[in-house]
Amino acid sequence: MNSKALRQSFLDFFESKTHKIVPSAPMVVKDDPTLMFTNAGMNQFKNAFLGTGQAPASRVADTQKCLRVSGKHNDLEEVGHDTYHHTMFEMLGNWSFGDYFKQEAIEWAWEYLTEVLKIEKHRLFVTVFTGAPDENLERDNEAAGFWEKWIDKSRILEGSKKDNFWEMGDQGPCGPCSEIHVDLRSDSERAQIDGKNLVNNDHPQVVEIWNLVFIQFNRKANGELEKLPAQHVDTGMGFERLAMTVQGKQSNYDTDIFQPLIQEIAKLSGKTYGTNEPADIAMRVIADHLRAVSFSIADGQLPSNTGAGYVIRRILRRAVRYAYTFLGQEQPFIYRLFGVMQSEMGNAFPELQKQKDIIEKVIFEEEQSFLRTLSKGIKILEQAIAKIKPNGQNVFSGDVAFELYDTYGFPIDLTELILKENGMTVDKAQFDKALEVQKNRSRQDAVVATEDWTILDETAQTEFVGYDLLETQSKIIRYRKITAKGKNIYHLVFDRTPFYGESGGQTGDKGYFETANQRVEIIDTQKEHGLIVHLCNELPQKLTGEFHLVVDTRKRLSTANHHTSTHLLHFALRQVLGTHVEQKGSLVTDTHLRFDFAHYQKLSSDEILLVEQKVNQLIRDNANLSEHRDMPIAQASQMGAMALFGEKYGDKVRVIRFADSVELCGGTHAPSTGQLGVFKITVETAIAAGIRRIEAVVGEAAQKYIWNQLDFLNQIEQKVSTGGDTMKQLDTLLDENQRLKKQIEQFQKQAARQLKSELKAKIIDNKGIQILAELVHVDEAGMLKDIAFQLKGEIQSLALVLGAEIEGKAHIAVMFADSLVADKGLNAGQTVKAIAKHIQGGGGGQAFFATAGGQNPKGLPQAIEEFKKMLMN
RNA sequence: GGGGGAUUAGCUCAGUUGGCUAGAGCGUUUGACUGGCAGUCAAAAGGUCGACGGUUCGAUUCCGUUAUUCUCCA
Repeated sequence: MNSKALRQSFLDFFESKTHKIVPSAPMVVKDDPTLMFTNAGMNQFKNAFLGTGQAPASRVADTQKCLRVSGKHNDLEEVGHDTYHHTMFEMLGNWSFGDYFKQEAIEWAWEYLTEVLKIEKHRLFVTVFTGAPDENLERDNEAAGFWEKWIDKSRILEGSKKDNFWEMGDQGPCGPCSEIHVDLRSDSERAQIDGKNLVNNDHPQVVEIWNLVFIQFNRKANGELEKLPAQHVDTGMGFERLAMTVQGKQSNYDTDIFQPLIQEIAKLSGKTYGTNEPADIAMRVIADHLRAVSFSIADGQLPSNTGAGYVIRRILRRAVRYAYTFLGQEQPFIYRLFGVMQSEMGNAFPELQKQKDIIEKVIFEEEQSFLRTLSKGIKILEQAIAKIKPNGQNVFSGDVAFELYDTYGFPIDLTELILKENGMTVDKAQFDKALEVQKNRSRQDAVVATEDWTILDETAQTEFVGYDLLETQSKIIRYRKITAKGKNIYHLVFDRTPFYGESGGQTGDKGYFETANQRVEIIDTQKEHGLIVHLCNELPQKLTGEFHLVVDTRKRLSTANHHTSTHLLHFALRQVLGTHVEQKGSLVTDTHLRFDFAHYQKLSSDEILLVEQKVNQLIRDNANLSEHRDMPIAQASQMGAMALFGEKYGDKVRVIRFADSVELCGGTHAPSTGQLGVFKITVETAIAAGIRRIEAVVGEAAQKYIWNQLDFLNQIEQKVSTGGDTMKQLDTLLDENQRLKKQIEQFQKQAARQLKSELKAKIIDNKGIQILAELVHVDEAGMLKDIAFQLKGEIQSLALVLGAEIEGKAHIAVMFADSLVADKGLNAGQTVKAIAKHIQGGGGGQAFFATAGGQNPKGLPQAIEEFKKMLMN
C-alpha cells in the first residue's frame, strides 16, 4: 500500500466509526504562549481538554502535520543518524471528547491494524500503565482487561510512569496510556530474542506505532492530580512508521514518503544512497529538514532570528551544513529539491503547490546567507589556527570556539572537523561551560512563575461582546498571578467582555474596570487557549460581584481604523501588483500598521503612489462594513473571501467586507471606510527573499505624520528661501558651497605655498642636515601637516619642526627625511614626545612624521628651541 | 526578551600601545598600446570611517547612548 492510500484508509476507517474528519491544523502555533509548533495531534484540541473551548464533534479523526526539535526522544542533532526520527512528521489520530473510552479505543485500534492493514498479530505487543504508588495510582487493570479480549496475556507488558503515563506539560490534562509496538525483525532474529524484551528499548525494528492516551486527570501547579468530570481519548500514530511497517521496510526513509527525495538528492550530488554512511546520513538529514522547512514556510513561518523563525532557520542550516560537509555542496542546493517534494506531496497539501515560488526563494536565500556565514567563519578559524599552530599547541581554546559559534554562527562540529584536519582538538569542556553560562543567563531572564487559576465560577464561559459594545457589566470567573522579573501581573477572565484579546495581528485593548469604590486599569488583553485574558497590575479588593468594564475607546477606534485600512491595502496591492500578493504577516496597532506580503521586488515609487491613491479612493467611496459572524466556510469562499495560509478556521467563519474587499477576519473594524480619513505609506522595505513589508498610517496618525512632514518642509523653506523655487535655491546653495570649499582649498594651498617659500629661506644647514624650526601662523592643524609633506618632497635631508597656535591650543609637527631616519636613526615620534612637554601635551606618529598637541601655546618657542638643540649637537 | 559581534570608497573588505595626508581588490572615468573588440599598462575621480555625546592636546581607533544588521541563547 502506498503512503497516499494508507493515509486515506485511516481516515476512511474512523469515518466508518462515525468520526468527523477534520483538516490538519497549521504546524505553526499562534495563540499558545507555551508552544511554538504543533508537536502532537492533540494540540488543536487542547482547549477542549482544558475545558476552555469546544471540540468540533465528540468523535474526531485527522492527520496532523507536526514538528519536534526537542523532547525526551527527539533531539534535532540526532535526526538522520538513525532510521526513524524526524523533525516534521504526520500524526494520525482519533479522539473522543467525553464520548467513548478505553474499550472502543482499544477495539478499533486493534481492528484497524490487524483487519484493515493486516499486520500480523504475532508481531504486535501492547503496554499498559503499571501504576505509581507515590501518586496513589493503580495499575490500569481496565485497559489490560480490554486488551485480553484481543491479544494473549503474555504480549501485554507493563510500563512505568515514564512510558505509560502521558502528560501535556507540568500542568494540565493527563492520564495513563497504552501503546502498541510492532516487531519488524526477521523470523530468525525473533526466534533468538523475544521481542518483548526489546519493547521501549530504542531498537530500530521494535518500535511503538500507536499511543492510546486515556485522559482522566488534571495536574495542578502544586503537582496534585484531580479527576476530570469527563473522560477523553487521545491517540497518535506516527504515519511514517506505519508506512514502514505496512511497506515492509527497515527504515522510515526507505518508504515512498522519503525515497523520491533521497533519490533526487543522490542524483544532484552525484552520490548513491546506501554506499557511504556519512553521505547517507546527510541525505536523510536533508530530506527530513526540507520537509520541515517547506511546510513551515507554507504555514507562514519564515526563517528569522527569534522564536519559531529561529527554530526553522536552525533546521535549515543543519541541512546546509550536512550538504556542505558530506555532499560537497558549496553552493545553494536544497532549494532545488523542493520541486520533487512538491510533486510528491502537493496533492495532499495544496499549500505547497500554491507557494512554490516563495518557498524556493526563501530557502535559496537562506542557504546563500548561511554559506556566507560559513566562509567567514572558516576565515576567522584559519587565522586563529595559524596563530597558535607555530607554538606546537594542539588543543584549541573552547572559549574561542564558543565565540566563533555564538558571535559568528559557526557550527561547533565544523570547528572540530577543521581542527582535526590540522591535527588539533577543541577544548569541548570549556566550550560547553561557556554555552551553559549563556543558557543560564537567558533562562534567568525569562523566568516566569505562573500560579494556578483560581476559578470562581466553574460553569461560566466567556462571551465576547466587543464587536457591538465598548462597555458592559460583568463578573470575574477566574484569575491568577504571574511573576516575572520581580513584577506581579494578574490575569483576569470575565464572563462577558468588550475587550479584544490580541490576535490576528491586532493588538489587545486597554481600558479599565470599576466598582462603586475602586477602579483597576487593564493594561493589555491577550488570548490564551481560547480565553480572553485581561492583564492588570493589581486585583480588585473584592473579586466577586458585578464590575463595569470600559474599553479605551480612542485607542480601540484608531486600531479598528488601522485594521480596516490593512484590508484595503491588501486589496489595493492585489489590484496594483497582482494576485500573487499573499499576506505573510500583519501588525495592527492604534499608531500604525505593518503588512508583510509575498512580492518579488521593491515597489517603485509609482506603484506605491498607485496603491496609496487606490486605498484613499476606497476611503472616499465610504463603503459600509458588511459583517457576517457565522457564515459557513463554503459560502464564504464562494463569496471570494481571502483566507490565509497558516490560519486555522472552523466550520463557521466571520466575514468582513468593504465593497469588493472580502476577508475572513476576527478583528474589529470601522463601520465605514470614510472614518479612516486619509491613508499614507511610510515605509516600504524587504524582510526576506520574496517578502516585502509596508508600514502605513491612517486617520489621526496619518494626519500627524503628514503635518510633521509639512512642518519639516516649511522649516526648510524658511531657512533657505526668500520665496520662489526652494528646490532651485537649495541647488544653488549646494553648488555655491561646493565652489567655496574648493576656493578655500585653493587659497589655503596658495597661503601654504607662500608660507613655504618664506620658510625655505629660514633653513639652516647643519652638517648636511637641513634644519627648519619655526613658529608659523595657520588656521588649521592639517596645514602644518600639508606644509611638512610638501617640504619633504622638495628638500633633501630635511629635519623640520613647525609650531602653531590654533584656537588657543598648541600644535607641533615634526618631519624627518627618510634618509635621516634610515641613516641617523632619528625618530619623529620620540622627538615630538620629548619636546611636547613644553606645551603640556603629548604626541606621536611614525619615525618620519609625527604630530603633537598641548594646552600651553606659550611653550611653543621653548619646544622649537629644544628641537634645534637636539639636532645641532 | 538577554548576551556577543559588525557598520570604513559604488561593491567586497584591510586598517593596535589613540597621531600613517585612511588603504587594497573589483567596479567607474580618462589616456596609451591595438584596424576594431577583448586585453594589457598608466592615471584619476570617489570617504561627514552609521548617528549623537563623552574622555583627550588629538578619536576611524577608547567609553556611553542610539540606529541598522548578523549571530547565539530563551
